[in-house]
This record gives sequence, C-alpha cells and structure tokens, in this order.
Amino acid sequence: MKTRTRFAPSPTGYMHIGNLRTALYEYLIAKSAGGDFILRIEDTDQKRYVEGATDIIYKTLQRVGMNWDEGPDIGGDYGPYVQSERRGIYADYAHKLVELGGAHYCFCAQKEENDSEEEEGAESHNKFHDPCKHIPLEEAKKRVAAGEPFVVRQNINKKGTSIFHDVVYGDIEIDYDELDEGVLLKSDGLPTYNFANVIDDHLMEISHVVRGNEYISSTPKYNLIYEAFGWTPPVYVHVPPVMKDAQHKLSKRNGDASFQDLVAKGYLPEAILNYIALLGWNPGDEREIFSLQELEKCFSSERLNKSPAIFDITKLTWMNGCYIRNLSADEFHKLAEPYYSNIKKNINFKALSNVLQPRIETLKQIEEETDFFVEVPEYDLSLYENKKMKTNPEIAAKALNLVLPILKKVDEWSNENLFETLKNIAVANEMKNGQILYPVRIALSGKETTPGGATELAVILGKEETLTRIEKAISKLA
RNA sequence: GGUCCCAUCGUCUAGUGGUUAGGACGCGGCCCUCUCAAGGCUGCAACACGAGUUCAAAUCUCGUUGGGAUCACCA
Repeated sequence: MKTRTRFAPSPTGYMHIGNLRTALYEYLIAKSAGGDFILRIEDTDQKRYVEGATDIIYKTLQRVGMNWDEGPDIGGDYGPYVQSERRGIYADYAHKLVELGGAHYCFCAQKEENDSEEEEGAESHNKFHDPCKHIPLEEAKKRVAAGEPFVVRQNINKKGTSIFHDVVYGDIEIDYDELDEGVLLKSDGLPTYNFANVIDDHLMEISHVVRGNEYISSTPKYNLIYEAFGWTPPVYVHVPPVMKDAQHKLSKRNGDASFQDLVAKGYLPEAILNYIALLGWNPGDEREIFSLQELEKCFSSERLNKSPAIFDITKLTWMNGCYIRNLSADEFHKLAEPYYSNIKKNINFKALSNVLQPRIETLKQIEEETDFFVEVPEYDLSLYENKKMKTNPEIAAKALNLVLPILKKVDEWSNENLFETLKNIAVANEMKNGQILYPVRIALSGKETTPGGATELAVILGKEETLTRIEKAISKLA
C-alpha cells in the first residue's frame, strides 16, 4: 500500500511552528517512502474561519519547499480537499453509521457552555448520558424526516480496554468507559473533527495519520468508527508538542513567533525548517545541518521523540548564522540589500556585504550593524583609549595626521593595498600596527566594534568619504 | 479529580544491562587577528527520587515526585 500522509490544518489565520513541524514530519514520512503528501483544509468550524488563512498555509509550505501532491488548489483523485465542500459526504456516512449501529440521532438542546463547575463529591463523572440513545431508530428517523433539528452522536457500546499501536508511543491502552459519546455530525449538518478526519482519511486512503499527541486519548473513538464501517485504521504517529517553556505550548495566544514572524525577523526559511526538524527528531548520528532533500533521505519515524521539546530561539539563531555563512556572496548580497535602505551614501555595498556575512546571525541584525554608515555617531574621545592596541587620543591624533596625507595619494583603493600602506606607516614611525589601524577605524566609524577592520571600512566608504571622516576626526581630536 | 502520556547537562539530544555518560546551542578560557565576528582548541555542566531484579542499571520492574494531555455541536 502506498504511503500517503496528509497535512490538515484549519484555516485560523496563522501557521505556528508546531503546526509546521507536524506538516514536516508528515511530508517526510511520505517522501522518505516515495509516497504522497496531501493538503486538506479542515474548515468545518465556520466561526473560526479567517479570511486569507489558506493563503498563508500555501505560501508557507511553498516557501520551505514542502510541495503537496494533492490539494485544494491542484486537485487530485480524492477531492474535494476542502471539508466544507464535502458536506454531503459526511452526512451520508453519518446516516449510514446510525444504520450500522455505530451512532444514534440526538435531539437534545445544545449542552450549555460552562454548566456546573464540577461539583465535588458527586462521583457521577461528567460524562454525558444521552436520553436520545434509547429512542427507537424508526421513531428517530421519522423525527429527522419531519425536519426536527438533530445531531448524530457516536455510540460507545464496547466494554473493556482498547489497545492500539502508535509508532512513537508504542501500545496505548484506554478503557472504553473513558470515551465520550461525542457529536459526529453537528446540527448545521457539518461534521466535527472527530468524524470528518476518519471519513476523509479513509476515503483519501491516508496510510499514516500524523498529529499532535492531544489526540491520543480520542483515538479509540476513531477506531470504533473505522470498525463500525469495516475499514482498516491507519498507522498512527502521534507527536509531542513544541513548547514555549516547560509548561506552555507554543501558541499564538502567547504572542509566540510564527513562521512568518521569524522570517520577518531575518531568519531563513531553510534554517527554520532545519531547526524544527531537530525538535523531536534526530538522525542517529551527529549531523545537524540538513536540507529538506537530505531529510527526505535519512528520515525515519522510529527516531521521533516522545517528550515535548522547548523551542529555543538561541539555537535557531546560531543555525541561521550557519545558513547565512553558507550562502554564496551573491546570494547573501541579494538578501542583505533591502536592509541597507537607510544608507543613502554612495558606498561599496558589495564590499559591505562581504564583511557582514560572517558576522551576523539574522538579517535583521544588519540594520544595527551598519547604522554608522549613514553618519558617524557622536562619540567620546575616550573611545581612542585602548590598552591592547596601546592607543589613546594623543597617539590617535598623531596617527591620523600621519595617515591622512599618505592616503590622499593612494590610487589603488583596495583592502590589500590600504593595509600594506598603513602597516608601512606604522613601521616607518616605529609604532604598532594597532596604533595606526585602531584610530583609523574609530575615525571612520565612531564605534567600538564594527563589521570589518579599518581598511575594510575604508574600502566600503570609498576614498572621498574616508578622507572626509579622517579629517573630521582630526579636528575633533585637536 | 478520573484516565492516558512523559522524565539524561540551562536548552535540543545520543544512549536500548558493562561508556571516563557522547554531540550541539549557550556560557568561561586560550589561539588566530586591523576592533568585533568567523575559524581552531579547551573548560564548566545531566541520568528527578526511592526501592527492587542482576555479578553489573541512565537503560528492566514497581512506587514517589514533577510536568503535560484529555474529559466541547474546537480542531
């Protein structure tokens, strides 16, 4: 049987990291077995629907290269792939399930939201005992036909213990009395998740169901439905959640970063994908840097972890730095350019990119690192004080006065040549390299730390701006 | 609360009866160096606790503690 997995998000407006990771694992399970990855939109809750949410889902998946083989936009042999368009299918199967004895019609009014905050002592578990369960089928059918509002509720008639196997958690045992006779088909005619996922997964021939482990306890209910229809349940792969901290899941509510937030902060999609792949999975060796294609090759669901993983932005940041450093100079320059928009000066942006690439970890950092190219910030003369470089304002003044006339005569404005030139000045005057280079760097930047050294900054700024800045520094030091 | 699940450095993790408990991030130190990065080397740092089983337990069993999930006409 062909491996088929599905990513079935509900369009609630935002792709969070845990969701994306589940999609990744689904994608990898399918692709590592040469199977298909299907996209299905679960929009049966009209109240939560958010305009444009499906677009975010498409864009995110495309951005990281997780292409689906079947889906709402591209179709496939098992469509439609949007649950609201499958309405009739669910209703048919719901009635069929009633006939098969797996469910019953219920005419009760909707249960109240927060009825009786669990009364202590009253041992009667908060399970809902439906009086409608005992209405004879013929009578119930008549009421349905007469147009009376109804829902379809699952029947849990089995006793004893349910056992099912999960790839991650192994064998799980749950008593049937723990199961709720939940609503399968709502009064609006749309199915609940509990019903829709079973029908769709079967009809779409999904072989592996991958989902958050919050579904573990309801899985026996789904198996009962499969059983009632005489269908074979899928292979279950329940994955632990991605956490914000030791006790909270990552969620939009907390304002936690979504995929798009991270991209906006200067993280590369490839790095984000790589990082989340390793949150709950490892290849069994010590490699950490993986492209999607490489993951497809070595992924194995047996190596999925059971316990929750805390999302650590610090490690993602490091990994993002690895990806940035691995970019070609041209690729990096292209990504960096938008962040130079504040710098109006006519500087050598290519050279700037080259010097930036090894030192930043997120693209967003470029803005902070390059502000002094706009103009030299106000700085205190004590900046010229540096023990290791053995400089102070006095020495700096001397150095800059030595440097200025010589630099004016330099024609080949390259890093190598400038470095040679400045070093020669140091030698000729019996000074240390740092006593020349450090003051120049401060004069050009007004900052204690800069991307690139003195001569690199000179190259980026160009001859004219370099000389202007040195002159200004000299008068400041005078 | 009932039920289910989980538990190795601060974090992500390797480990399936015998290891100096390994790697990565972060943190400290050193080297390199035109500052800061990057790169190289190095240091600190963990088996939640208690009983068993065994010649031998991070690994198996039970209990304790801690944490999570679930108990909707949400998914």
